[in-house]
Amino acid sequence: MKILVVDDEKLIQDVISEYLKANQYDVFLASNGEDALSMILKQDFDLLILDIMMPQMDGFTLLKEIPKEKRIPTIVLSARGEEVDKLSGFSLGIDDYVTKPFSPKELIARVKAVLARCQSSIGDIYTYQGLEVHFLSRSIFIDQKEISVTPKEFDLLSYLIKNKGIALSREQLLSHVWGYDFFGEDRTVDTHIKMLRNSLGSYRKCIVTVHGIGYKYVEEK
Amino acid sequence: MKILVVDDEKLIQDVISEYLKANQYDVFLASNGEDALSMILKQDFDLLILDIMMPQMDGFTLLKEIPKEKRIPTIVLSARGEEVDKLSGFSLGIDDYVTKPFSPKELIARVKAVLARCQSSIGDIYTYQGLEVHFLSRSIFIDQKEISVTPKEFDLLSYLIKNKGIALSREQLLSHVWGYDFFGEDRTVDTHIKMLRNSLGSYRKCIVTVHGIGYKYVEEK
DNA sequence: AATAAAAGTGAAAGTTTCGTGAAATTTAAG
DNA sequence: CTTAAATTTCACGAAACTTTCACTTTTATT
Repeated sequence: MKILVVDDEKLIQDVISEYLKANQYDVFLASNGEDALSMILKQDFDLLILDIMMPQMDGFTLLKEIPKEKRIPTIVLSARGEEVDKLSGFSLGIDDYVTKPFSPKELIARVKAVLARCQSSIGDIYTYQGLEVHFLSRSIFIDQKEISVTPKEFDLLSYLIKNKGIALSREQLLSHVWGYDFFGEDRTVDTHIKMLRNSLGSYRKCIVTVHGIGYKYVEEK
Repeated sequence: MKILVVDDEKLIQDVISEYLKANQYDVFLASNGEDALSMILKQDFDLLILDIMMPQMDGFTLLKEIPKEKRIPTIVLSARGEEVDKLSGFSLGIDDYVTKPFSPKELIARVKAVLARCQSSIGDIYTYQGLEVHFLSRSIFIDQKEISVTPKEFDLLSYLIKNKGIALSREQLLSHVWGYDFFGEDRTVDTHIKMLRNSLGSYRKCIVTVHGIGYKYVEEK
């Protein structure tokens, strides 16, 4: 997940960048609209975090300059009181607003929400080589053959895939897959990972344990 | 495809309308619940996009006023923070939520998804091998022989088929087949599934239980 | 290499969910 | 009003799933 952060204040850049990196995102920085635009034209980002108020080229202008095929999910930062015209936001494809001052935790939450929303609406089927996960029908295929998994296995795999490449702690997995109100053991996750791996056959390698942290899903067989 | 957009803010109407038209949809506008209701009673729409917060008649009230036979797929717009009770939404037959501010791209994606889901088999006969379901005449044939089913069994099968491949929760089934105003047990669904399966003979296998979720229809005998 | 911490695993125990027959209730029809 | 049909609730056994536990293996550290 590559995120481009555009802000003219070095301090804010640093804070955001640090938190995003701690959450396993790839962070890129730009301190003005021109730089950001040229970066966007050169490579593909998954998310844009953009300060509206900047010298020279402001956020709105930047958004308008981005060509259609390069448009990406965007979270806008604005100072409290700055009456951001929500409507002009709409038509520019803004996905969320965060008002300064904000807590990094909140920002991370928004980032995750926006990314989840944008990914999920793209397709209800995940495919990697011979592995297919159909989220709507809640079914999994390996080499065109449906395999049967338990509900927890399915939810666990779904969550891992939707956060592919990101190391997820047992706590994270428990709170997202089991629910915040689950009060069982950490190690329950391990057991389900075990069962999931068995179900996945040769694709068990896609579920990698991150020692001392938890697990992550990667696309490598 | 005729879509009715109900929102009291002229600007939002315009934005949505513009994007929908660009995607080849026929757009109709209403700025309050009363107008919307009378339009719905006069003509058939394929989709309703509805703002919950409106002066006079709010979205929920409008939904309740729409007679059963005129009910249509609905996407609800709500402002962030407006704690829409997702559950009460489900029982009103709402198909999707979009939170303001939203990107038009996202809205279009949702619109397509909901319409695809709902009109997947709008034709009035569904056929799979020796199974025929005639939606208009409300009759079912298995190997050219008509079988008799109760009204609920028919509605249940119809809804399952129209959402084939999608795992449907008991709540979803209750709100769409029974109506949002049904306040009975979850498990009622199970009993009707049981009876439907018995009626379907060898095609009982098409109705698959999704453990922990509900049921889905699949084309496999 | 020794040690401690973390992760893998098989199996038992516990819990939830589901299928089903039968009874109770509601609805529709005569 | 009576009767049949349809719908809903209920309860219990069966099946499926989840969690814990104890033990083994692996990994990281000194």
